[in-house]
Amino acid sequence: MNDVTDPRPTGTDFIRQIVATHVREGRYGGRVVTRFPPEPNGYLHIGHAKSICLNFGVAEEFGGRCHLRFDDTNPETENIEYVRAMQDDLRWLGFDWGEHLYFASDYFERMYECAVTLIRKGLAYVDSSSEEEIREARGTVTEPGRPTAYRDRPVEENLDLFARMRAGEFPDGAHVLRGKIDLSATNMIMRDPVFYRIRHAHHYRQGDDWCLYPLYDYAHCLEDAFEGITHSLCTLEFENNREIYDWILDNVGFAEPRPHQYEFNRLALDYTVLSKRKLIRLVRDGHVAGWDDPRMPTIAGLRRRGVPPEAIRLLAELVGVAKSNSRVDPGKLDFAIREVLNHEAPRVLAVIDPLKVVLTNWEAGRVEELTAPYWPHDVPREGTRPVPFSGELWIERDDFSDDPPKGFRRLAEGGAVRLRHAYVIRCDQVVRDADGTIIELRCSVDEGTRGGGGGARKGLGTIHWVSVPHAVDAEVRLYDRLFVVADPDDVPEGGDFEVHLNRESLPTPSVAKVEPSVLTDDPSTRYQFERKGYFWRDPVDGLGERLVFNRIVQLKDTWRRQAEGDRAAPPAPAPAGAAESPRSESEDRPRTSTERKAARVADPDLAARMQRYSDELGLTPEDADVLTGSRTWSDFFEAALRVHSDAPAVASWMVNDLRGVLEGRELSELPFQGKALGRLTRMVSDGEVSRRAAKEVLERMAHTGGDPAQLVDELGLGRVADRDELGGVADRVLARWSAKVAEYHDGKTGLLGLFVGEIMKETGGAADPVLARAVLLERLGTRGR
RNA sequence: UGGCCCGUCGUCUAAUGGCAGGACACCGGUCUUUGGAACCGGCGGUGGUGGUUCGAAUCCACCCGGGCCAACCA
Repeated sequence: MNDVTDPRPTGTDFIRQIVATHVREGRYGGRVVTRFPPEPNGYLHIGHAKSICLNFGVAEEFGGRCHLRFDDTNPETENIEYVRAMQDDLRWLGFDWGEHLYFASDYFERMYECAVTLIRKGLAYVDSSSEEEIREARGTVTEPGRPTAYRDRPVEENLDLFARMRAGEFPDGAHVLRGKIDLSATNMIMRDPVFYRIRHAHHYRQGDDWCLYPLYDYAHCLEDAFEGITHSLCTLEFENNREIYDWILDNVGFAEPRPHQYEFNRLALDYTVLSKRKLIRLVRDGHVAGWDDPRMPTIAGLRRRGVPPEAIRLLAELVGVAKSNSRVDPGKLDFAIREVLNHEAPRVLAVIDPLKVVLTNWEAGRVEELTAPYWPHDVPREGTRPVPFSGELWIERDDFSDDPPKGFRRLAEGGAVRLRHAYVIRCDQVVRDADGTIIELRCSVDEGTRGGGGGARKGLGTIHWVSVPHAVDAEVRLYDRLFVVADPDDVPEGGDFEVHLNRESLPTPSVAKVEPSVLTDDPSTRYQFERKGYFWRDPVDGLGERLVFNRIVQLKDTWRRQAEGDRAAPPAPAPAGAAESPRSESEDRPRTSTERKAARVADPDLAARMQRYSDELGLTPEDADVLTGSRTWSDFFEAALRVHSDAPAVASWMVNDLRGVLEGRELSELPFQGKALGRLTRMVSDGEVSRRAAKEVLERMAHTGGDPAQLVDELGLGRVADRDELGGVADRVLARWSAKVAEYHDGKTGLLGLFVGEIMKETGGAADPVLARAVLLERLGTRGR
């Protein structure tokens, strides 16, 4: 009996599912080309890292490639320093774009030619209005825009003006090139967007060759098309921009398969800001020491702090890719860092807040060299270093307590503790100064306790230490989070995110005592200071004579926790006169109740039908509403009704099922008509097919059209309602899923759905589900195990 | 206020009409010369209301909540 064990698929994100589908269907001849398109006007941050991992990751997984393209279309904010720094960070993160390094500014000539094409087609015009006039004429979300005085300029004039704009005949702002699209579009972006503006500015790469610069919406899609990008991945705030992306590529004349844009959620991390604007302010206002300040969420900052690139890639994997606006707990980054470093970092002893211990029974001047392994028993790596032990030691101040709380496993007066890699000591006496501050502990060592043989000492705590005469002084920087609230952007109106800055994020310098072995190590070593956290030498301030360690992340500390309590067809250019109100996307398929209501107000016949549908035909008000939102829908419904008069049933099929198979098409684009739906619903009512089988037929009809009865035959979906036949199927299913049957009998009755589903699959959807269910219940009920 | 997008454990994310699963966090335990790691166990979720269906997180309607859009930024 082949029992089935959970063959449930493991999920991949929606972007990869789309790409996988395209590859499988050969959409781009199997090619996958993505791109990472930063604007060189700041530093890359961890939010970019997610996008980088997605773009390069998808390309690699599907055997494609990912381009690095600097989107340098704005001469006023971009410069070469940022270009260099970004490439540096990208390489450090572990990504390679090979020979595919591009600059948007290198495409200026081709973009210009595309604009000329649009002007010739009457799809773009030179507007000589002022910036304010254009803004004002654009309207608002509730009011349509109005044409400016230049919207109907003749093509020849536009061509001439545009050429002179390029030639530098006009000052900044004198003219602008706009798409001639739709001033009453509900999508504000489609209200004649500006494509080009005049800027007499020096471009860091193109010099003074241009004084005409393209804007994002115009430029980006063309850059993608020029490079043969297949999947243009960007963040959710560009969803509204997809319509212009498609408009431009279609109208310039890029035929399918051309690039398409897909949007995913950007990374937002709690307790930081991840917007270039705000990051720039932190730097400019001096709240941080620079782009690479270890507290910064920039790649440069994380890198300087000591975070390994693998950890950032792991974080990207952990947070996933979806479309919900989400905020990630920084604890997830901490976890990723520890996860990587646990298997990488050698352990070393360092005391951060030292307290002296004098061993009273250790011979003066005696030094013992201990051999200590770099990694704990559970990390499969080898290596040791010598650690000197003497009669004077530094231990951590909080490893001693005057008044030990319950469960305290460290040192207390009269108590014992194990020194890591060394001996057990007992505290005999506490030495205080005049203020009562503890300045020294006098302890005795138990020389018999060295090494692993501390049988009698179980239950004892272990603390870290450093020999006083051998200790190396080092500055340790214990950075704290930059902001004091989870969402620094959440400020009252008129407020500023900087009010949430953590004034104590910069550590007060402290001198730590570190074991001497670190002096001979590679200065880029990332250590774990046992019991304290992961550290490495600051690559800017701490590589010379001076030892400066940055704390990368703390260790988990359950004791402290406990102790402290606890996502088009080109529309014809709109007429010069503006409409009364913003025009809806589709007259054919009104989506909202507001649109449907408006349709009925405009068409009294529809209103009358609404009335009749609910009063005479017995439809629910909701169904009547949906079916009278447009003539198309209503006519379709009435056509179906002439074939099959069960109005509520036909209505239900239209409202609940037909919409699902449209896949973005209009009703008029379906390869079948109302009559066909009427025939299908009649077959269901007559019991010739199960409802479920009918849904499959409907889906087929939506793709290829065809006669329902014929399709039922072809697909073998004639209803199976034979009790014996279903019984046989049920037996096979239950046998195959014996483990689940056992769970069912243990009370997991939700599994009945699984069994019914299996019978439906086995019969290709032809079984009568009601009967199947009954047959199953019979068997499950009488054959309890 | 109009359009578009999104609502699943505290957080991030699967389930594509058929078993609500994973990760982080949290709690408990085992082990431990790191109060680390590892291992075992636990807690905890489909925004609401109706509808369609044998069966709804998933499809439909309405409501609620959140995000984006009225730059000559990207």
